[in-house]
Amino acid sequence: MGEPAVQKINRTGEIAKWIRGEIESGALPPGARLEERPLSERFGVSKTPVREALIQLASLGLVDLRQRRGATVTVLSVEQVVSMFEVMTEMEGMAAKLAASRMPPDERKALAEIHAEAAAFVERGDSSAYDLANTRLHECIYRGACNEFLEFNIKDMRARLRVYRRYPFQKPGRIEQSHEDHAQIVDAILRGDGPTANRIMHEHITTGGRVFADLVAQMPRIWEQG
Amino acid sequence: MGEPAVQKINRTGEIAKWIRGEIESGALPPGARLEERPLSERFGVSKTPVREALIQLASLGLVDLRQRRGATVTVLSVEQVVSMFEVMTEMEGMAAKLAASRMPPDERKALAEIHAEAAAFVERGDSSAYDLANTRLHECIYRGACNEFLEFNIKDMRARLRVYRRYPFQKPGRIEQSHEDHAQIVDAILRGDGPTANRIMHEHITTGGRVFADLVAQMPRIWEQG
DNA sequence: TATCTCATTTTTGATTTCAAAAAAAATATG
DNA sequence: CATATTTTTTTTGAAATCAAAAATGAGATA
Repeated sequence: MGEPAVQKINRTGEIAKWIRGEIESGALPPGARLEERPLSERFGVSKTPVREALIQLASLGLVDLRQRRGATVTVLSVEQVVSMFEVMTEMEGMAAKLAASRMPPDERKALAEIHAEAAAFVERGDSSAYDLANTRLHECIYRGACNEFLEFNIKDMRARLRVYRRYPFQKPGRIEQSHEDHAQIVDAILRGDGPTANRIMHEHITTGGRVFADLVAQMPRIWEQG
Repeated sequence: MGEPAVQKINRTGEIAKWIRGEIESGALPPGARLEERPLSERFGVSKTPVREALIQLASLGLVDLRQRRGATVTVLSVEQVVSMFEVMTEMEGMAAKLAASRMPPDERKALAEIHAEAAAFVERGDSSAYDLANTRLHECIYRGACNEFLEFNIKDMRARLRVYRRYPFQKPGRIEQSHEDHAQIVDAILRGDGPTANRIMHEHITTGGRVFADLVAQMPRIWEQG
């Protein structure tokens, strides 16, 4: 556990994945410095693969790499978070719309099952279990859209925004609201009603965004702690 | 001219930009091998910054980097091109919709001017001049959407798809059709009619996509040449 | 002649080394 | 005592070097 599971082959890739995981989980918060030597010692490799991993993450926007200034975990401005969120909302709507017409029968069945399972978590008020089911349901829809590029990009955006929406189901009544939205979305998709699926999904994500806007407002405070 | 203009500072970044330009212009066609030593000799640097540049481009999806197999310019499958195009269409529509409500007055004026200028190129049948004006018009709309993330991503997708749509205005009547679409889009944006701007833009890009689908069908033939 | 095996060459992936820029610390100055 | 300046240390960026994997080519065998 202490030693990271870095394969002896493909060092840069494994290191990049590891650092990425720490950024997305919040273990490395926005603004955190990423020095080459400490990281290389931690992974038991030379600086080069670490540098290469940082370059990789920098071009994905997860890391900020300034000339001769070293690397830090990217700090998104409120404007950037809002603009990413806005695009994500549109893409989620698009995925729902496409899924309504393209999703194959077995995946439709799986979608209904995931939604049914989630009902139990709503009942119990188990927010972390619901969070997982929520992710599974949304990812099922991305996949159902039958567009690899769309699927990849939504997942990427979600991962990048995750740090900024750590507790999406804390607010009272939020789980219930989310589950009701899902019911309508799943229904529309199963009926093959793309426009409705699109509209409800759009509203669903926007509503989530409002909860999330409260977090954004607190951003400076949250980060000052680390 | 023969010597690339690589700054002595920030070698990796400059090299990445250079290679990227060659990929997007088509000078380095999909599938072309990118060996470290030849590139480093060409740029007059060691292998290290070249490797780093290739890693950067690989994480952007422009270059395919396989373990111990070296780098090649990414070859997008027909499915990948189609899925990227589908997402781009949606994003262009989104940009037009947002621009209709957000574009500031001076930019609206500029938009109308670009469109007016393009009329002359349509008259002359100057497809390369029209191509440039077309790009300017579309980029004006992205900017008008006031969403940095959206703007960046559309431009990125456009750049990546460029190789696959080398001659978008060759087909007879295509310039005229495009210009007429623009007239409607510009009008809707200036009127602040988001839904119409969205719808016409969506159709506009989809129509372009049909021309482009012919190219896609020829893809294997085009590449076999290089 | 075609194909398989083995040796050679090439190319990648990574460590070590080195130079230069930035950050930190120590010293001087008002 | 605070601030400015110089010196030292640290850290990045790149080159040179090295090891190992893959590609290439030569020779043997059917």
